[in-house]
Amino acid sequence: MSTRLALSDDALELVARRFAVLSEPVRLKLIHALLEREKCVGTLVADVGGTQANISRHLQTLAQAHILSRRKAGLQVMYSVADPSILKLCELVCGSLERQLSRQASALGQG
Amino acid sequence: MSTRLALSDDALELVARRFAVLSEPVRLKLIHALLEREKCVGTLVADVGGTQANISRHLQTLAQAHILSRRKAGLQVMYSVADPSILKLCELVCGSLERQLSRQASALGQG
DNA sequence: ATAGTGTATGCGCATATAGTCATATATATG
DNA sequence: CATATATATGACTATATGCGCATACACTAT
Repeated sequence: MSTRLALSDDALELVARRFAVLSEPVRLKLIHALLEREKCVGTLVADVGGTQANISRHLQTLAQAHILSRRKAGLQVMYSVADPSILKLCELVCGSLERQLSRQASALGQG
Repeated sequence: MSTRLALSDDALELVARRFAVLSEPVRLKLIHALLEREKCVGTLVADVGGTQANISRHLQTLAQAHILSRRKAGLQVMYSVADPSILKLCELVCGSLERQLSRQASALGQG
């Protein structure tokens, strides 16, 4: 049998939803900041920028998608990357984009 | 130094944009249908469903993102998957989702 | 040129979502 | 208890985007 399973509509929705969660620059920044180490909301606001409310919302989105995990520590809430595949995902996309851009650059050079 | 490069805002926008392109079920269906072989628009409309106009728009989005390539053949326009990393990307997400769902399932079982 | 077929696109509607402001909740401290 | 700090959330606005309809465009054939 093929490596490609017959994707149900529900499965496609899940995959699409996951990509959607990763489709916001602020959320990518948060993930990037958290790849270094676990951090609290206040630290992330300082690292990433923007209002506390907005950062909090994005963190909630990422946690609901099980990309981040949440841990309360006194007054603070600590977030960390829960899904180890996220890094490879971003690396794949970055690699693909780099190839794409370098092709475009050389095409411009030869055009 | 870290394996993680200092991502510029522009780079983050590009990555986010790529994830956004992959965040629509219809576009994922199109990619899935095209992993089998190159197909024309009419065939894709038949395979994926929906109106011709909508399919055409989604194909344009995917082609502009250099995920699909476009080739005219007489009256028809043939589309095919241009970015080989797409398959790995989707497999990564699917694998991650499967782990997530099975964890949730067993958690329900033990709850 | 005219007709026919396959594909793309302008327009409008409905909806989703990011962002901000003000405020609510939760926990710690005096 | 009151107060202070850290985080989350309700309400709202602005923007983006998916979809369908009608139509335009590209190509072929008679």
